Amino acid sequence: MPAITLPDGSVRRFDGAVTGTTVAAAIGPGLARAALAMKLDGKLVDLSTPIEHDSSLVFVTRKDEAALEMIRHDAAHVLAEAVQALFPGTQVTIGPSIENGFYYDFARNEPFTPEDFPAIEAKMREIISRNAPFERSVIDREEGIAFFAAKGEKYKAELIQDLPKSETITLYKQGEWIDLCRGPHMRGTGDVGNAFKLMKVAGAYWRGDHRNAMLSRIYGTAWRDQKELDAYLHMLEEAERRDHRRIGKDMGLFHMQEEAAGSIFWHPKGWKLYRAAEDYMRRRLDEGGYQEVKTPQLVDRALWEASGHWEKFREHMFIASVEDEDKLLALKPMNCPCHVQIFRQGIRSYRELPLRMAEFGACHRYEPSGALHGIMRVRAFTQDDAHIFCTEDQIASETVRFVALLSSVYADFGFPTFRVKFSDRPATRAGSNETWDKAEGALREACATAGVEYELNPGEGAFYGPKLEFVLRDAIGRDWQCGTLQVDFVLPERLDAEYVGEDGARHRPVMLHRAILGSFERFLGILIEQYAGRFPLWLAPVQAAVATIVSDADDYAREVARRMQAAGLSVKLDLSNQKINAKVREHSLQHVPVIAVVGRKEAEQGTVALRRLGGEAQELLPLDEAIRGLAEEATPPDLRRAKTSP
RNA sequence: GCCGACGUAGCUCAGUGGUAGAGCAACUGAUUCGUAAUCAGUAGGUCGUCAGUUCAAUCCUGACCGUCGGCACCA
Repeated sequence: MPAITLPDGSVRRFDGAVTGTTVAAAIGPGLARAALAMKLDGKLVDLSTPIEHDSSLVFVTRKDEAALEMIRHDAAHVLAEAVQALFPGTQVTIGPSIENGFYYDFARNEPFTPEDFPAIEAKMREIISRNAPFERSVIDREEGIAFFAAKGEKYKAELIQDLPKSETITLYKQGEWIDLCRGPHMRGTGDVGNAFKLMKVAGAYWRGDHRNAMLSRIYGTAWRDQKELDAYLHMLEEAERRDHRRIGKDMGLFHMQEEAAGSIFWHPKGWKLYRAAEDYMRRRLDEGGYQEVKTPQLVDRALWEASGHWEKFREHMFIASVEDEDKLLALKPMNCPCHVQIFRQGIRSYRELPLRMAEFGACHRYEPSGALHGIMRVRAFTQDDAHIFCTEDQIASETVRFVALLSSVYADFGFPTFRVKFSDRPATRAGSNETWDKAEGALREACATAGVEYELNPGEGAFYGPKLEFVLRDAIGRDWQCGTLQVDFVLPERLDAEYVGEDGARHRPVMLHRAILGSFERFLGILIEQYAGRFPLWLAPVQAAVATIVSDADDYAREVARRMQAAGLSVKLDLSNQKINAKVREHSLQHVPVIAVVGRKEAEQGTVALRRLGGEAQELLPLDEAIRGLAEEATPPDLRRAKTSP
């Protein structure tokens, strides 16, 4: 006699065991139609699950977020059935729902191509229109293994093999097709609906391990209805327009070419942007108590051997040599060993700690070819790197200080929010458990003090210490680690850094490796996408275009441009004999934030007509006033703060 | 690195086993015009590189380089 409590607080009693289906039907035909699954005592389960005890019950309908995930998961099953129907001999492996959709990994000698999609999609629609119910059954472990092995599904058999002994092994049957699955599922294949689309094929390693076989993965997207699907596809198109590679080309910011794969040719406009960011960072670091240094690009292998990089990182290092000398030099992949060398010069006192050593350090890493991505993942990049030499007791306060600086920098660049990951001790690590306890504790405490919320990234810390990763998202929805803070007990030891303490004895400092932008290249890539090339004035490579309407205004336009430049603005003078419409269009496409239009009227009055990018309004201002306003607006945020708060 | 796709003019792209086209951009000329494309003309390409097949390859095959999408990697 289960009593079922519904979300509105009402209680319904039934004689004997019931299922979600019968409860929904008892409540009303509308709900019976809409209910796809249910949350039984908070746990998402099939609607057909028997309810034997008193429970709380919430029905899941298409409106719920949980439904979206089920649609995607069920779509993956439908995809798998379709593929096996069309391509006999293909083995199924796993197929989860993911952000925006789903995928399914298949084992097949010949990989799929996008040309296969129309046939697969048609078969999927057929399966969906059949609306076969998803039927759950429990199977004995050994039987399950035998069942899939007999079908030639060795991946499924392996999956069961590796499930914990305590796990109940369940199968889901849709029509004649059966898959190993934990569930839950909706009522039947028809609940998937038709708002789905296969998106791309890709290779993926079995169980994500590159030593395993390469499977053939099909990605799809699925939504509640056509409107949502269309909106998603539209969003993808929009994202493509923001892609930094596209904008970088269109605006002439940089280019890359095959003779220097993974390195960037910065063009004048792109370099202007780069320098605006660098100048800004330099001021923030100066103000933040950092000392800037510059260390060598080429360093003898002896130092890399001492630091441990030669052993652990060598395949990622560019090695250089000269004919006359029997030496091997490496282009530095990191700055830390060099910074320790500076620290080691002379005798350091505890009074100097925390010592914050910063460098815009140009590094080279031989990244795998498949990892390269625009200017976000390159082989030559410049980190806004710094190492803070401090005592263990200073870790927490330095972290708080760093997070405050990082938040302020991100906010100034237009990123009010960001994600933080906390990576704690990995399985293989250096240092004692006590040391790790201390380091992780200090980081946690610092996060609490700084009000930073993080997600735990268990076991993903560096071998030398725990770390915080600060993650920003690009236009296509990919996450990129930019900032980082890593606690390191190992390198000071290996490279023999020490200071004289208050007690007169020698001690090891702790090193905090930290970066805010991460690399200028990656950060600028994300910045370009964040603004879609429409930068605020302080970052815009060309801040204003001065465009004439008639050639009679040329002399005055030159004067306008000259005076704007004198005020520190970056100006493009356009005296070409095109119509003003064409000029406005051209500079707008180049994302120039301000167009100063001058014609006869402005020349006579000593004014300019300002037009903002994307807007239609014109603002007619006396030249002096216009320049004052623009110069003020072009002031970087940190300098503006310095001005207003004496 | 692995799986797949792709590489044609500065850009976006079309095209064919018989050595290539469009639009925009560029250049020249005309036009002097009030806020997102004025008109006309000219020039521009070893069809990613190297091999192979063929009487003949941009097209077919192979290798390599690079780019793109994933996977793995990102100390």
